[in-house]
Order: sequence, then C-alpha cells, then structure tokens
Amino acid sequence: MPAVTLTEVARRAGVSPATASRVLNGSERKPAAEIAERVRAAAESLGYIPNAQAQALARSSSGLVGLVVNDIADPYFSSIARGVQAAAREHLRTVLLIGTAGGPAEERRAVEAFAARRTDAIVIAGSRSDRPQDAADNEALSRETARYLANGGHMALIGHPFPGDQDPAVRVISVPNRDLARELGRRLGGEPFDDYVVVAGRGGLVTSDLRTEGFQQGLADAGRSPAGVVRTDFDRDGGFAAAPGIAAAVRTAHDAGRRTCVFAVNDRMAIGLVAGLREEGLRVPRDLGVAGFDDIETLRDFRPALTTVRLPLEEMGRLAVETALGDASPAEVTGSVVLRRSTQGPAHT
Amino acid sequence: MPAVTLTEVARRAGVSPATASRVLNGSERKPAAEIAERVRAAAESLGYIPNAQAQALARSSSGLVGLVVNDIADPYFSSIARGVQAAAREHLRTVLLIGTAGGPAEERRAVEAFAARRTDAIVIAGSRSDRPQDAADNEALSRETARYLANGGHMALIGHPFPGDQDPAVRVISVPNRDLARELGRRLGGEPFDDYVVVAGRGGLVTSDLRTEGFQQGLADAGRSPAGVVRTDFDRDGGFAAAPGIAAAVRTAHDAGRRTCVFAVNDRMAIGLVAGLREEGLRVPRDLGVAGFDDIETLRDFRPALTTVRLPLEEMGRLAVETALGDASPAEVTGSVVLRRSTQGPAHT
DNA sequence: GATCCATTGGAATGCGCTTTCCGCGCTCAT
DNA sequence: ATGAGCGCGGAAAGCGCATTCCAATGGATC
Repeated sequence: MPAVTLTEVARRAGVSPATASRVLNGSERKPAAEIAERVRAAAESLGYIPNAQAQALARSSSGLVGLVVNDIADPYFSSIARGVQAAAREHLRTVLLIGTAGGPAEERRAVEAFAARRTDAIVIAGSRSDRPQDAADNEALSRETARYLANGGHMALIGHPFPGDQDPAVRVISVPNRDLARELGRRLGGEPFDDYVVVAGRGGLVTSDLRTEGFQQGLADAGRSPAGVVRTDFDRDGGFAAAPGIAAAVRTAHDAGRRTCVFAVNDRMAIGLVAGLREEGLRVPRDLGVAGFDDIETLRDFRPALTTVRLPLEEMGRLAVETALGDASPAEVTGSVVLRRSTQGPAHT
Repeated sequence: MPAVTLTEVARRAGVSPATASRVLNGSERKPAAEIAERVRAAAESLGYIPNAQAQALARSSSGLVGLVVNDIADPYFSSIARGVQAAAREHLRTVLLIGTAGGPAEERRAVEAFAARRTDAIVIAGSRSDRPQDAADNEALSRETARYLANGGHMALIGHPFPGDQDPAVRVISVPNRDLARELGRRLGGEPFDDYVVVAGRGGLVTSDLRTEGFQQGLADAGRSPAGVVRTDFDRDGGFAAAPGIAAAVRTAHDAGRRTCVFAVNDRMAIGLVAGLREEGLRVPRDLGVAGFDDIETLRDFRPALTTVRLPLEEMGRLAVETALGDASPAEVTGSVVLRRSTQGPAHT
C-alpha cells in the first residue's frame, strides 16, 4: 500500500507533475490561483504527503540537522539538545540525534552517518579529547569532517576546536572554560579556605583540563598555592567515588585547623561527591566547601545550593545551529560565577 | 563540489554501477572476490559515502526512527531518549527527534514530518490529553497515524493509548500508572499520616489523572479517606507554585495535631514543591511527607531522599523501538514503589 | 562432445520529486 | 498592425541508488 505520490495528485487535478510540484512545495513560480486551488484540493483529498527523501535527492538539501552528544540523558547535553531542537524547528529543519559514549572514534562514525544523510549542518556537543591514544581517531574525525565540509556541509562545535589542525570552516561556539574557572578560582580563593582540591576528569579531556587549569590560575591570582588534583570519571559516579579520598584529606586538614574547598569540574560530579561525602559523615558546607560547574537546571533545588558557573546551555544549542546554518557568526559564550551556600563557611549560616 | 557517487566508484573500478552497488551495500548477490576488492579499493580511495536519501528512495526504507517527546531537557524524556537511541543504533537506525510543547496538535505535525521522511518507526513518548478541547486534535492525530500505518509505518506509544479509538496496529508500551500509584497510596496509607494531598497536573492529562486516581484507590485500600487534590503545572515550577497553598493546609492540620503527606504526581513537581516548602519554612519529612513518581536518576542524590515509584525509563525507550520494529511484543512495564526518607516520620530519623 | 543449468556482470528501469528548457498565448510598445 | 517580451503550463532530464531482467560464461552431466 504505497503512499500517494505527487504524480497521482497531479493526475487527479488534471495538471502536470511539474505544476503540482510548484504549487505544493514552495517554488519560485506560483501557478494561477484557480489551478493552485485545484491541486491543493486534490492533494488534500488524497492525503498527499511529500516524500522528503525524494525531495532531498532532487534539490540536494535534506532539511536535516545532525546533533552528536555523549549521552542524551545527561542534563548538560539534553539542555543543549533542547536549544538545538528549538532552533532547528525555527529553521524548518528536523534534528537527527546520535549519542556516542564519548570519544572521537564514535564521533567520526556519527559524522559519517550524517554525511550519508546529507544533513545541512552538524552540531557536535561532545567533549574533545587530546589524549595521545585518541590522536589517530581525532585525525580521522578531522578528515571525515573535511570531507563533509567539502561536500557542502556545515559544522558547528560546542566548546572547543578539534585538537590539532582545525579546519577554519568549522564554526566554534566557544565556551571560555578556562576563564570562567579562573574567575571561580579567584572568587573562591578570596573565601576563608585554607586548602583547595580539584576533582577532575581523566587527563586529556579538554573541558576538564581547561577548567582545572583555569581554577589553578584563579587561585594563584588570589595569592593561593595550587590545589591538589584528583582524577576520576567525568560524571556523577566519578564524584561519588572520589569522596572517600577527599574525606580523608579533609579530615587531616581539619585536624591541622585548616578548611578545605573542593572544585568538582562539573555539577554532576559535584553532586556525586556531596552524596559520597555524606556517607563519609561529612557535611557541606559545614565541613568543607564544594563547587561545581555548568549550573544544571535540574540540580538547582539541590541543598546545599551549589556554587557553580552558569552556562547558557540551551542558548549554546540554538547558537550552534544558527551559526552552522550561517545565520549567526561564531561567538564566545558568556557564563558567570554563581556563589551559593555550598561554599559558605559556617559563619554565614 | 558534489559528493562522489557510486557511478564514479564503479567507473574507477572498471565495473558497472550495478556491481559496485552489490559489493558496497549489502546485497544478496556477492560479486567475485577479486572484483569486490577492486571496488572496495576504489570506494576507499575516492572517499565514497553512500547517499542515504537515494538509498532510501530506491529501497523504500529509510533507516530512520522518529521520536517525539514533550521536552528533551526533561530528564524523564531524556532518559527514554537514551534508550531509544541505544536500541536504534543496535538496529542500525538513526533517530530523528522532535520536541513538542506537548499537545496533540504538535504531535500530529511531528507524525506528519516523520511520515514525510518515511521513518521505519515512530515512538511517541509525549503524554496523552483527553481534555475536550483537545478532542479535535486527538482525532487528527489518530487520522495522521492511521495514514502513516497504512503506508507501512510502525508506531509505538509509551504510556497509554490514544484517547478514543485506538488503531490496533499501534503498539503500546503501557505504563501501569494507576496500579503503581495505587500501590504507593496503599503503602503511604499505612504510614502514620492523617491527611493526604495530591498535587496533580491540569485535568485531562492522562498520566496525571491516572496517578491521582490510583493513589486515591490505594488510600481507600488502606482504609483512608480520599486525598484533597490540587492542580498545577505538570513540572518543577508547578510544584513550586503549589507550595504556599500546601504550606497553609499543612499548618492548619498541624495545629489540629494532624500530620500530612503530599503526593506530587512526578518527581520534578515533588522537587519543586519541596523547594517551595523550604521557602515557606517547612521541612520534609519533619513537617510533612512528600512523595513523587518516576524516580528520576539525576534526582536520586536529592535530600531528603524522595519516596517515589521507579520506572525503567531507559528500558521503556528500548522496548518501544524494538516493539515498533517488530522485534518484541507490546508489554506492560514493571515499576516499583521505593519508600525513602521524604515520607518517614521524625521518629525514624 | 553436446546440452543444460547455475552463476556472474551489465544494461535498463524506476523510486518520487525538482528544475531547467520549450512553446504557447498574451500584452505592450512602436 | 506587428514584433518583442513576458508569464504560463508541460515535457523531459536528471538526483543517486537498488534491482529486475538478459546475456554470456563456465562447469557439470550423460
């Protein structure tokens, strides 16, 4: 039971397929009103739905926008996805979604899949990795991207450019992770803490590394000595797993009369960490300060309210598709430090 | 700079397009090994990427799975989306995502868009509405669905069937909202509370109504009198907005020596409610009990830990695409009541 | 050694649509 | 009155691929 085709509509309306096409699917040429009406009526009565595949083939433009994320269930990505979806809709595009487990190899495959679909644009929201073992895959990803661009595709990256050579044609919605983390470090460096610790993701994760680096700079700006760095997974469980070690350190410091502040490089890690610390019998901010990064909306009602850095996630998604589609120019996102209760000393309570 | 085509690959390999097609894109007939190798080499050196649109047109199967959600940034939907994405990948499909603001009119448009793309299957995760003013749109959605199915499409609904007539061809991954809420009501009815209140979504929202109804039945099972029902928005802000009213009621009850338990029909509402109550100076569970529904992962570290009903969200997404694709049969999801601290009396502390 | 069948590569057709390119009839300027 | 020019609908040529049908080749069979 094949779908009704444009030709059938044309026949029913007593016109040629060319004419039917012109009236039904936005063309330059507008056929006479009377004919147009007849065609529309025929289409309506037959329940005609244009075949987007065929249209894409004929006009070589698919009306698709590809989005690649690490994990769509992660609120960071799903917020971005909302923006992408909204912008795509406004531009009369549909979004194609691929979730990778993270890592350039899978991202390359995603780009290839999108290229096969001839998506008008690709937005990559996954995080970059510059670990040596990912070098080959990064290289492959760059090549795949170059090929896609050469075939007329457009691409926007959220966060940071590809490690290594970066095709100037790929637009970057750059997130000033380093600067914002630095500002956070500066502000927290001004608070009455004695020791600082960073709970970071594994080395080579660009976002994590830049946030760590920036935070250290900020501490230095504030005249503090560098924070110790603990590496763990870049998610909630990573933060949770880091808790015992942090707890031990905090206790030792506490015995020496020193107060600790921990910066987990993203909110989910921070939440996991706080949960883990609770199991260790430590409370925030009474026993230590904890800060995160991203200001995930779903986590705002969390108590103690988390000191973090706000990122306009949804806006970033919007911007990415608009930039990729050529309706906006690559921009740097603006975020802001938000000090909340999780880093306040007992005195403030 | 057009992409390289199959014909070019064929020419380069010195074979016909037919042969090239057979070796490159999984066909029944396997050309001789030597020829196959030559074709593959040609494809590789040219950087050939098959045009999925053209393939779809020729074989009339798109390799696409459509997913419609209310709001992809809502963790409920993004968890489902993760499952959909994973299952789609396993079935060598790509997912097409459309977010509606909720409401059958937009869902109809989404189905139409998916039908235009000739998606192999559509998964609808949005919530049903049976408000009178949505009747016409529901009707239209049903018709659109019927047309899609008639053209060979497949569809799975997560939650509940369409209000009114339900085409037997659309598969339903049914969520026993009523039964689970009933079980929750029964359990909570056995706890030392005196008054119960339900914070529900607007009337006509099937999910909300069933959970409310089930909860009332459960209370009855436990020998309790019915809960009062407050209607608000079905999201975090709705819960927050309900707080002042709830607070007043709780205080009144408290003065009369009665303890209140509130059931917010989803976790996000519950979290918003707790946040709002905090502003009112009320604490959970000290001053009242609060329960939610869904057991959103991101919210599990929330304190007080929320009593709720666990739903296998990701699994539901998987199941939906497998069922739609014919690899599984429509099933009823199993959830479970999870009693946590938010509904424990002070004694348990 | 002749016949038959199975296998293989190629030519051709069509998937559903858009878009030149044509030829027509009309209006307007000269 | 006549030619140029414009607007119109239709014919036809693809877009890139899968697939059916054909012809040719090879081997197996008796």
